[in-house]
Amino acid sequence: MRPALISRVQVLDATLRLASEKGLSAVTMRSVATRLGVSPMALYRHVGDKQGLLDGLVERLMTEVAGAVENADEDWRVPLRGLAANMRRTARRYPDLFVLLFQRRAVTPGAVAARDAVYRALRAAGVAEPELDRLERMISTFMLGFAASEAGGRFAGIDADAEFRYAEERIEQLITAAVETDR
Amino acid sequence: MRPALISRVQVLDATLRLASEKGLSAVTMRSVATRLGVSPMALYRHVGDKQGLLDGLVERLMTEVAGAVENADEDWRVPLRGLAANMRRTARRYPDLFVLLFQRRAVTPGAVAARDAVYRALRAAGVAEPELDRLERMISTFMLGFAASEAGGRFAGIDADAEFRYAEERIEQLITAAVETDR
DNA sequence: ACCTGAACACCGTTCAAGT
DNA sequence: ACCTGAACACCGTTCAAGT
Repeated sequence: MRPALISRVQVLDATLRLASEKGLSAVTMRSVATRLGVSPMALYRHVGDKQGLLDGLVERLMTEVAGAVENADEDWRVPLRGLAANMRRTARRYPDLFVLLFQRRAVTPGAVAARDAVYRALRAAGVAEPELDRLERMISTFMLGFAASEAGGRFAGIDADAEFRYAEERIEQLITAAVETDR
Repeated sequence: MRPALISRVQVLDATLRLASEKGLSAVTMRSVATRLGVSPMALYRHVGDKQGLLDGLVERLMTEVAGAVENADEDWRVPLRGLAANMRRTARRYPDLFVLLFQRRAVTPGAVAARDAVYRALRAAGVAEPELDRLERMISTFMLGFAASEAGGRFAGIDADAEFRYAEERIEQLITAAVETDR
C-alpha cells in the first residue's frame, strides 16, 4: 500500500486545462503526466488508457453544459436559453473536444442531466408526450450543431450571437406551434 | 524531370477508401503511401502535409454531398431532401472525418455548391432575401448536426430515418411559415 | 495499491541524395 | 520534377520492477 500521488479527478482537471489552453492535439499521456509531475504510466491506473481519458473529458464537458441551468422559472424559455448559452460557451472553450459529443449517446449522468433540462422546458411549454422525444432530440441536435459550428469556425465572419437569436426565435416558434396542434 | 508515379487525385482517392474502410485513425502518411506503393515522403509533394491531406479529404466530402442534387424540379422540397440524404450517406461513410466539416467555412467549391443548393431551394419556396442567409445557415447547421449525430452514434438505438422525417417536416413547416410572414 | 524506467512499435516531418 | 532512405523527435502502451 502506498499513498496515491494523483486521483482521477486531478487527471481530468489537468487535462481539461491543457485542452482549453493548447487544444486537443497538445493532450498526450506524456504532457498530462508532466503537468501532474508524474510519469506517463501513472495515468493508466486512473483513466484506463487514452480513450478512457477522452471519455472522462467528454463527460465533464456535458456536466459543464448541464450545470447551473435554472430550473423552476415561470418562463420555459429561460432554462432552454441557459442550456444553449452553456453549450456555446463550453464549445468555445474546447472547440476540438466538443465534436466528440456527437459520438456519445446521452447515457452518462452529465448528458442525461442536459437532456432532462430540455425535457422539462418542453413539458413546461406544454408539449405533449408523443412528440416530446423527437422535439427534444431535434432541438438538442441543432444546439449541438450550432455550438460546434461556432466554435469550429464554420461561422467565421458572421455575428454568431445575432445568428443564434434568430434560430432561437424560430425554435421557440416551432415549440409553440407544436403545442397549438396538440390542443 | 521524371514521370510522376502518383497524383494528388490518386492520393485523395486512396485516402478516402482507407478512411471509409478502417476509419480516420488508420489514415497515416505511411499507410496511405503503402497503399499507393510509394514511400511516405512521396505524398508531401502532392498534398503538402498531413493537414493538407485532411483538407483535401474534407473538400472531397463536400463535393460528394453537393453532387447529384437535382435542381430544376417543380417542388423545392426535392433538392433539399436530396441534399440531406447525401449528407447523411456521406456522414455514415466517413463518420470520424465528417465532423471536420464543422471547422470549415463554406469557401471551397464543394461547400459553396452545397450551400447554393439550399439557397435555390429556399428561393424557390419563396423565402425573401433578408431572411435567406439566416434560414440557410440554420437549416445547413441542423442537417450537419443531424448527420454527424447519426453517423457518430449519438442516435444509437433510435430509428434515424423516422427521426429525420419528423425533423424534415418541422423544417419545411418553418420555411413555409417564413414565406407566409413575408407576404 | 500505486508509481517508475526501459523498451517496443508506431507517428509526422527534415534533409540530403538519387534519377 | 519527383521520389527515396535514413534520421529525429515525438506518440501510446507493455512489462517487469520498485515501494
